[in-house]
Amino acid sequence: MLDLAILGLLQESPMHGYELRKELATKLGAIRAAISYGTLYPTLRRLQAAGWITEAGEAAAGAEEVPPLTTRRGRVVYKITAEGKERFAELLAQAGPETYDDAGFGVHFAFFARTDRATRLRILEGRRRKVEERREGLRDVLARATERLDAYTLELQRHGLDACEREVRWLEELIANERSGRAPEAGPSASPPVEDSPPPPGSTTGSTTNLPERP
Amino acid sequence: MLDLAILGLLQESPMHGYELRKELATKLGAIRAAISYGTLYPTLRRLQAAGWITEAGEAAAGAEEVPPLTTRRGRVVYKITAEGKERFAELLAQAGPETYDDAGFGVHFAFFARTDRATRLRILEGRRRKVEERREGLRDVLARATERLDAYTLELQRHGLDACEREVRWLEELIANERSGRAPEAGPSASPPVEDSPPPPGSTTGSTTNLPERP
DNA sequence: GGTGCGATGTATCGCCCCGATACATCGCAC
DNA sequence: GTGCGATGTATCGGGGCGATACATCGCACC
Repeated sequence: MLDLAILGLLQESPMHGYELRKELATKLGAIRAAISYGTLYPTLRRLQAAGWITEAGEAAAGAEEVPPLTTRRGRVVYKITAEGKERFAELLAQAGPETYDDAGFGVHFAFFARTDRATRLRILEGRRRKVEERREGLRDVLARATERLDAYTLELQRHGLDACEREVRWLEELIANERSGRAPEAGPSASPPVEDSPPPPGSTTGSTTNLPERP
Repeated sequence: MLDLAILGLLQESPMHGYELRKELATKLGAIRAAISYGTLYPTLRRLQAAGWITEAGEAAAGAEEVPPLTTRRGRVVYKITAEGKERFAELLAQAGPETYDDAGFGVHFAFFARTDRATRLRILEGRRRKVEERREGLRDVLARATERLDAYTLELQRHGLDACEREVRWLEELIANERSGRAPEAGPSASPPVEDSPPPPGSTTGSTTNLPERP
């Protein structure tokens, strides 16, 4: 999941670790707390070992760098490779079970501007299914276990159930928008937005779209 | 955090691993997915090594067990020790930074029926503070970065912001209820509910129910 | 009567991720 | 000129997870 996020950001522009962490924090701020360096640096090394990113020497436009008087440990700027771009596309499209949990869904959603519509729909519906299951579980507990659980625990379940219902409604709206072609499509994007058909208002696309539904 | 939950459940009654996992799932279903066995069993061993729980031999009322014809590997029932109860009380009352993140707060809240009012208020307010900080962060991003982020990413932030605002409101109500003595206090509890003052009835309690609201 | 299958049950392994910690430089306010 | 907060890279121990393995039990179905 982190791979996807890092590859996605590096596709927009080369960055060093610290910067990457900040960008990650604003892009995924709604999903999770800022990523730890204890996670980031090993991950960068792993991505580099896999050949998906490379170190791009610091010296940019300025040339004429300050000579390393002390044992200077400059920043390490990473950029994505061709293989990395392929990997990113692969990760974007593929959807395992982890694609639908809180973290996985959030990261995928954050890169929806670079995802094709069919995949967007597949992910949105997979997520909805998962949240619905969770919701049913909570409803069951609230219906059956009212005697066994104390008032605080029940209140916690109620709050959780409310959040589930809210998210399902949110997903429904997003799905409806995708189907009707009214998907949000704006803002900057490293690669041009993938759009397999222009917003079709009405006519042929009316009933069922091409989405493959849950396996 | 897991320690607290396990100790808390074992204080209600002795259990074996499988059962513990199920109880954990219903008690904390609103907070997190079911705990993995790859987490549970090592944790049980750790708690046992610390002297907070012990194995209680299977043989209950039935006596006269089936003799182990094969190399039988019966279930292992765990029960809490006196030290374990102390540890539980200690964990219940103490509040570090991890007490206020999603998981930590959820577990603490689930055991609020066995927490004294002062601690409940402290935790509720700590959580509120944390969610408010998160909310401000999201507001900032939405206010400042509208140009830099694509429509999907922004939608994600909006949804996250909405969840934060909702949780703050929920916490406000809970806090108000605690302060006014209308805290929920019902259902089973292994140890008698800690209550440093009886629910002051009458006058102020009039309007709403004893439960922290349900919209 | 047997056969298969899902629930019950315990356990380990590799890997990911986090918080704590350490260390170095830079800009700038006091 | 000195301290301090932001910038910046890095490691380490340990908790938690999914995958996997293996064994028993009750029961439906043939």
